Amino acid sequence: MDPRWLDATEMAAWHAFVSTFHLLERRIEEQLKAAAGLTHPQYEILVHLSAAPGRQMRMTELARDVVASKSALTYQITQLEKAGLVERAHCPSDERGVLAVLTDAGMRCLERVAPGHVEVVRAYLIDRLSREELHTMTTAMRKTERALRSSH
Amino acid sequence: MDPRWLDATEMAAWHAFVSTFHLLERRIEEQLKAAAGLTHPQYEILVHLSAAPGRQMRMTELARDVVASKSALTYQITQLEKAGLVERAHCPSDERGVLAVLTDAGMRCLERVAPGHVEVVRAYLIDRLSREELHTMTTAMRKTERALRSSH
DNA sequence: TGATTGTCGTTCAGTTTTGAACGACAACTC
DNA sequence: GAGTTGTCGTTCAAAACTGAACGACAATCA
Repeated sequence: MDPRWLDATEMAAWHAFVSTFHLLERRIEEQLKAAAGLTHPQYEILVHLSAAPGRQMRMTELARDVVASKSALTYQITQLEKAGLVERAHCPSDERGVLAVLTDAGMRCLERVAPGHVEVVRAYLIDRLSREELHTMTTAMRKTERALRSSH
Repeated sequence: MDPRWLDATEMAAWHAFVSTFHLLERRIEEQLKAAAGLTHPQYEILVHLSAAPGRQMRMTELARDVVASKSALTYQITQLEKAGLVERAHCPSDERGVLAVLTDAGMRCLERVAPGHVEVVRAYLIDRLSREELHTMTTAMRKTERALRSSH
């Protein structure tokens, strides 16, 4: 087997990617916690639900979208339900199914929190990148995303 | 306050970034667990120690490098110590300090695991990107990393 | 229809992370 | 050099995640 080690450029790219993401995640968690007592996974759930038709989604589909395990999503939806931001509903077309539904309070919460969150994403990522850098990064990420999603 | 919402391109970039990273993390965790019973944070600790002079680092410095909280690092070093891959040593220059030292077993473990790990990083990220994409991504990540590290 | 196979969401035990609090030592100030 | 302030690493309880196992239902096929 040929290991094919990473050269300096590749190593730099990988480390920059990993470190930056973790740092950014920390910053985002900090901001969301302070602003609304939300975690980033919880916020992501609200965002995806708000964009879905009827502001609702099946659990499994939602888990795929936000890239969480089923059990992690079960846990978080329960938390959000306690906070009144999401409700569970029976799925009419599938007796096994559960729909996570964004409540009005959940929508209001999201609208209240989103600007501050976006500001962080802007301040540390988006606004520091040129339009071309942004485009290149998106293309690159999508290639990887596709490869990862299709291989399972 | 002006929210300055994200437009479609910016939104796409951000979502691609977040989703891809989480997917890749999952894949990496899976590979490392199967190959050596290591988690990604643990692997990162071994990598950083192996690259440090004397294969040792102060706890706080190591925590900064791998982007972990102090308590998370304390926990992980304890786990790695149980596995015999890392040892703790007193810091000669600072009575409060603790050095995390990579053992020979730890170094051998890393050398054994690294190729498989690198293969995953290659297969899903590095090898799918052109040299220029790689370079652009690194530049972009570094800008963000610098901003995040300097603001604390 | 009945049997098989697969998917859905939850549960559970075990693992990991978080953030605040802490004792111990270092660095600085006067 | 005594007092203040800051940093170091750990501890603790609470929160969150993981992966395997599960009961319930759906889909497929003979």
